[in-house]
Amino acid sequence: MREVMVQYLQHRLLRWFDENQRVFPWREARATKYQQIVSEILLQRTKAETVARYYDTFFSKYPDWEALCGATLEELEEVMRPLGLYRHRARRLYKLTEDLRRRGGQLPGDANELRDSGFVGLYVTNAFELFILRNRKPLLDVNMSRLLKRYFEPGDFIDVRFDKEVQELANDIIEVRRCKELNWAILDYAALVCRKRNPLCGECVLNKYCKYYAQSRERSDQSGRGEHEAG
DNA sequence: AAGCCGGGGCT
DNA sequence: AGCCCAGGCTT
Repeated sequence: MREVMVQYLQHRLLRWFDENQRVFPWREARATKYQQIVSEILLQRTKAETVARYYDTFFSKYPDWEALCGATLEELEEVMRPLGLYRHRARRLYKLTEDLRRRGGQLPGDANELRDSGFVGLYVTNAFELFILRNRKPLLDVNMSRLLKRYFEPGDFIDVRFDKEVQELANDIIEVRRCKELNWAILDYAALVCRKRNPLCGECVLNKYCKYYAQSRERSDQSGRGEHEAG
């Protein structure tokens, strides 16, 4: 049954993605490796739509690695202030430029090298592998975590970083040819349909097998009226 | 495992 | 006025 659910989710979300995907500049073919990596740092704990609005402000000021390497820490803080988390992000980007200078302008060759340079965590490392090295890796964030948790095993939410179950699910689910697209599909679907608040379970293309949907149906049946809480 | 960072958009 | 957001680091 687990395998049926996995294949159903992969198939349904890829099909949904082809019709309903969100359009972002960092996803387009003309986005450089530099833009792809830096964008992941801009996206941390920040709405994708917010980053999309801010995108040109940042990349017109720092169009490539060379421009970024010329920036001071104070400059970076100032530029990223409207985005929030600006001190952390500025420090991270600054460490990134230091790391680049050390290796003579070359990007890390593998994920271990990236982690060792000490300015990113698991999420950005996976993004680096997925987009730059073209390995099959999950963009496992709160959104993917919520979607997988609801679909496969609704229950208490644990921090993604300590939830081995969700990590294994995420690694299983992205084993498809269109791995990058499926990752984006999950993020988009979690943002638009499988939302944290008020998920649109009624029109969800996964609700045939979704455990969370089944549970909420039972609850609303027992309550007598058609009301159902989201949560 | 919990606290903290953070401005801005959405409800 | 409160909640939330493509995480990661410190305690």
